Amino acid sequence: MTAMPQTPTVLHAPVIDWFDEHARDLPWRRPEAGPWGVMVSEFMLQQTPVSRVLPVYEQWLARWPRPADLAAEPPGEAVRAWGRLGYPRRALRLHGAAAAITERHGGDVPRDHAKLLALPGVGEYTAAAVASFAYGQRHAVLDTNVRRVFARAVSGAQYPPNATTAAERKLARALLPEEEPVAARWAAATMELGALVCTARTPSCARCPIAGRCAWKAAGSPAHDGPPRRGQTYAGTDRQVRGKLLAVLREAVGPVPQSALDAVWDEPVQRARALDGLVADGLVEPLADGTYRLPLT
DNA sequence: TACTCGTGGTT
DNA sequence: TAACCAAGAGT
Repeated sequence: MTAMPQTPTVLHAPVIDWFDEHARDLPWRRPEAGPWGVMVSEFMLQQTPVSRVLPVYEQWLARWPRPADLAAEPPGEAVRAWGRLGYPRRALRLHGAAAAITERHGGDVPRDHAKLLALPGVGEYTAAAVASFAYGQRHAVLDTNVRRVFARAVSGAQYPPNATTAAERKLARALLPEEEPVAARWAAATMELGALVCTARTPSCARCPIAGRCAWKAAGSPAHDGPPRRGQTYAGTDRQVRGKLLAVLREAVGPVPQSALDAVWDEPVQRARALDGLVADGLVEPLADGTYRLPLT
C-alpha cells in the first residue's frame, strides 16, 4: 500500500502557483476552444506529443467546429484528416463520439462523467480530463504525467507501475483539492509539471516547485528497480504494415487497387493479415470490384 | 492482466 | 543507434 501523505494540501499552492507562471499557451486551453475543442485535443493527445498535435488540431477545429459538423461526414474523412498522428482508430472513435453527441446529447459535449465515459474512445482518463478541463469539475485526472509526478513526489519511485493501480487512484483522490475550481486547476497543473519539469528521462528538479518535498529526490533519486518497462518494438510488426497500407489509402483520392497495397510490403501473409485487421476495425472498406477505400459509413 | 494499436522526435 | 518516450482505449 502506498504511503499517504500526512498533509496533502501542502503540495497544492506551490504546484498551482508554478502553473500560473509557467503554463503553456495551448489552443485547447483558451476559452474559445470550448468543450468540443477540449475533447478533440484529448483524443489527439492520447500517446501523442503536443508538438505533433498542434497543426492537426487547428485544421480539425476549423473544418469541424462542432460535433455535428464532424458527424455529418463519412468516417473516412476523419481518418484522412487524422494524417500521421498515429493510432488512427482514434479518428474513427472521435467520429463515433461526435455522432453519439449529436444523436444523444443534442450536439453538446456532455458534462456528466458517466455520459462522457459511455462515448467511444473515452476512457477513464479522457472522461475525467474533459469533465475537469472543459467544465471545471473535480475529478482525479491520472495520465502518464500525473502518475509519474505522484510516483516520485509521494511514493518515492522513479516511475509508476506499468498499469494504473487502485493505490494510484486512491492516492490521486486523496490529493485532490476540496474546492471544485481548485481541483480542476490542480489537475492541469500536475499534468503540466510532469510534461515540462518532472519528465521521464531527465527531470529538471532544479526547476521543480516541490523538489523540497519530493520523496524520490529525498531518497537520493534511486533508479527504477521493478520489472522492466515493456519496450515498444515496431519494425516488422503488423502495426508498421497497417500504417503503410493506410497511408496509401489516406493519400489516394478514390478507391485503390489491390496492387497498390501489395506494393507496400513484401510478405503476403502478414500483409493480408494487416489488411484484414484494418477492414475488421472499420478503417478500410473493401469494394465489390476488389479495390479498397477509406470508409464511407 | 497483458497485449495490441502508429508515428516520429530524442538520447 | 537502438531504445525510449509521448494528455490511453479496448479487449
